[in-house]
Amino acid sequence: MQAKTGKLIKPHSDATADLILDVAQELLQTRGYNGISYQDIAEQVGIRKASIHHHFATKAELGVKLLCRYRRQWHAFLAGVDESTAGPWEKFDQYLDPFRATARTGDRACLCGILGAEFAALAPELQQEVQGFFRDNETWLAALLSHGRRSRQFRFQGDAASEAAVIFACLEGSLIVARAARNPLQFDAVIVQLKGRLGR
Amino acid sequence: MQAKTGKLIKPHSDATADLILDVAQELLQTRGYNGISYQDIAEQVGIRKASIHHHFATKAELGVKLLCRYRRQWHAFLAGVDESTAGPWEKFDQYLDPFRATARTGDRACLCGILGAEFAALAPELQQEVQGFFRDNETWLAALLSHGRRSRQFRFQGDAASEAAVIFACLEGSLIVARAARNPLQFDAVIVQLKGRLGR
DNA sequence: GTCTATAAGATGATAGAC
DNA sequence: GTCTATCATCTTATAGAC
Repeated sequence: MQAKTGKLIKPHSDATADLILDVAQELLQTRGYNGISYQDIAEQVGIRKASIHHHFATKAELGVKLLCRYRRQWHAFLAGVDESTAGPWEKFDQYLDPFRATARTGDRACLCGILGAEFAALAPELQQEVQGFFRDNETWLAALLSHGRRSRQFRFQGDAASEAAVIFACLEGSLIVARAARNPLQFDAVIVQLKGRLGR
Repeated sequence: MQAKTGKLIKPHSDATADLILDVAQELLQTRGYNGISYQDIAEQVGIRKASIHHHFATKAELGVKLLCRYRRQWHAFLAGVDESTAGPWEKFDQYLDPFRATARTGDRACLCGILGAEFAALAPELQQEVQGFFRDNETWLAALLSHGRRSRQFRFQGDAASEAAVIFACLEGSLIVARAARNPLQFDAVIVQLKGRLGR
């Protein structure tokens, strides 16, 4: 669709659509899916409601497209961490960076953490994406933990999947709780504690 | 108000208002604050929208009253745990019971965990109550952890407040993640892991 | 205390001009 | 691709009869 520009390889790059998704994501991470409207997005983008509908016919479609982009970016990020030659501890730190960045904003939590809270109110397609994001993270974390323990750098009891679930749930929960407490430092304290648990 | 019945000591006990709060709480725990309406509540209670407004003039007032009741019940619950002669491990288990019960429903998360996710979209009075609930829990948990470590039954690094923050964030996050995964057993696995961390 | 009726505004969505 | 105008519906909330 709309392959007029010279970039033949990446035909799907509508600047306006991307901007809409940027704004929608920021609003969603602060107020939740049912807390934002096309009107809210339109105002921040600087166009009219109808123009948003031109790019994303329905709110559910906008949500799905947003989550697809989010997961695509996340996969690229995780792949980057995997490619690095760093050890388990450095990789864990790299993984935590986006969470730390979100905590520092003071007004956002994880996109999927918030959508997870509104889970039953979401369209099935959106629910699937949220599920997928959770699964992706727990799987990746479990692999990292597994490797780290084999190389005797991480220490923890039980299976890697359970430990991954604890760490991921803790990250999602911390972002929500620390934001409500208006205390980003609480998130850092949780990280310190989580690391101590893995053997420092 | 309305002290017609013989119960002179507890004048504030409107059965309909309580039922409304019951229904509102259940809906809120599944769909979130912005995911439910007076209409939704009215249908489940079996009365009309206007009748809900008679008991709770505005939605924010309903939310605040609901959270006040929730925190009151929670305080009573925590006081009950404190009064028991059980040891730290048993008390921790008692504390976990409501979380386990919520996880088993399969479609609810913690009321305040969900409201925390929608934080910026809430009225300031509601935000305060959510903050208060988080603080109450972390304070209580920190005290339990502190006592448990002094009596050499719990083992953990760092200060009790940080460990309490980790455990509480983990519980809130787990309820959200496990529900999305449609796997209540995942919550139990997290509990096992959390306990292992404290020394089994 | 509950009801019907209704207001006033927001919301997701569409039609059609430019 | 963006706009104005409009629609149907939902939402919170109020007025007033029973």
